[in-house]
Amino acid sequence: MAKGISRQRIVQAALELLDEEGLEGVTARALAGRLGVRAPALYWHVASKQEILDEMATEVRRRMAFTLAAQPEPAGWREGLAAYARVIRAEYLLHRDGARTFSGARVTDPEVLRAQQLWMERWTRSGLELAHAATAVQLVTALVVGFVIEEQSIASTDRYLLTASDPAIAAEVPLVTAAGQHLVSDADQRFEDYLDVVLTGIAARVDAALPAD
Amino acid sequence: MAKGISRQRIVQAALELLDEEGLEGVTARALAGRLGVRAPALYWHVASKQEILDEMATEVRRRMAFTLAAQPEPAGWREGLAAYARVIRAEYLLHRDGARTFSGARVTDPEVLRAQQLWMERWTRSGLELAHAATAVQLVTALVVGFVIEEQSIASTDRYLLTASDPAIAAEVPLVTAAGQHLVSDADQRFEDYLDVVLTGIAARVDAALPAD
DNA sequence: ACCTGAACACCGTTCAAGT
DNA sequence: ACCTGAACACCGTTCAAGT
Repeated sequence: MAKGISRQRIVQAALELLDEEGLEGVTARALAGRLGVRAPALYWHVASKQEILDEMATEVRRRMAFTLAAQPEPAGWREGLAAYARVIRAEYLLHRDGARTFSGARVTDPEVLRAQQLWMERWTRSGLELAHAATAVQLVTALVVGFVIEEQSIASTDRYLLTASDPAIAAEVPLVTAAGQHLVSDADQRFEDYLDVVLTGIAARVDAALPAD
Repeated sequence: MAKGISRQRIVQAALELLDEEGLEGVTARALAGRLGVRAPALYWHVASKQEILDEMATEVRRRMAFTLAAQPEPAGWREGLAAYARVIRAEYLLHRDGARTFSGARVTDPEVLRAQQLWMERWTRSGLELAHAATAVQLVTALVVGFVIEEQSIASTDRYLLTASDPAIAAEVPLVTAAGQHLVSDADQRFEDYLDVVLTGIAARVDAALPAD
């Protein structure tokens, strides 16, 4: 272990701790232990635990931005939006309870905003006007966050599918049970399915606007 | 105050406490204080704080189910799905951090499942086949959860829109700033907007399947 | 059956003191 | 400049003891 801790090393260790122990395992003492110091030492580098959580979220958003920037220029806005959706889902999935933990966070890094600017430019360049691009990215973001939150909460719960676990009740609500089975099926495929529906909806709106241009 | 506490009164008080103080204000001691007892008394009625949180989520889901059941029979699946989306958003909005707190919860009440069965029947009756109904309700649910999480996290943060607060950076990322302004605008209207896009996407899929029937 | 008092092992955070 | 030891006011939870 290199001597001396830093803001960066604290955030890095906190992300590792999150993945290994879950959010409730990210305590000042555990974090300090992993870094070879005592808990109060952290407070020389950060003002509070909340600041650490904010930095963790910013770091995740930074990685999203980098991965997006490395993406090849999409053939059209539809491919670009799909790539965007897949990247942010993948980054959230990288961390335990990632969507729940990082979605609502306040990002404080100008670098992330500059990266956002980059692909907003791409989309408007590939035929989407600004109002549509803004709607589209926020809608797709909401979809990803909602989807991954459910995805990760199922993953972290044994006792989830009560429907399947209680045959007497399951028999009473056959449609819900059948729908629930549909839900357990491959998450990647379901995600692509939902994404396609949303992109089709956006396309319909874009097409409707085109003649008026 | 009626003498003696109960599971129900604990959950009711916990929901009030959540709205007044936020999730971190829902502590065993505060909860007990509100009920006129000491903290250990709670543990005669519930096994753990997690059980209280689960019950709170179940209660919210129960209210959603009741409100949905009271809804008039929709003219078609599209109106039915829109009504569904509006109801669950409204119930989440009723509680501070409602979406974040209750979305991933494990519902343990058969009553809620029976209510779900009811409107799944309605939708399949009004022209949506089961696979489409399952996709539709899960997609719309993901949208609502993702949307309201962002909606409520903006509401609970002063220092959110960094974009607007730092003119130097804002000037550097004009598209992001413009999109951000679009985001601050009326949430209800944005929600209806996104919902309409999603329903249009679902309609396209349903229409495509019809000829094949 | 239902509740209290005291206690246990934890939290995040502060602060004087050390180097 | 950076870290520790000791402490503070909190947590959730347990348990013997009271009624």
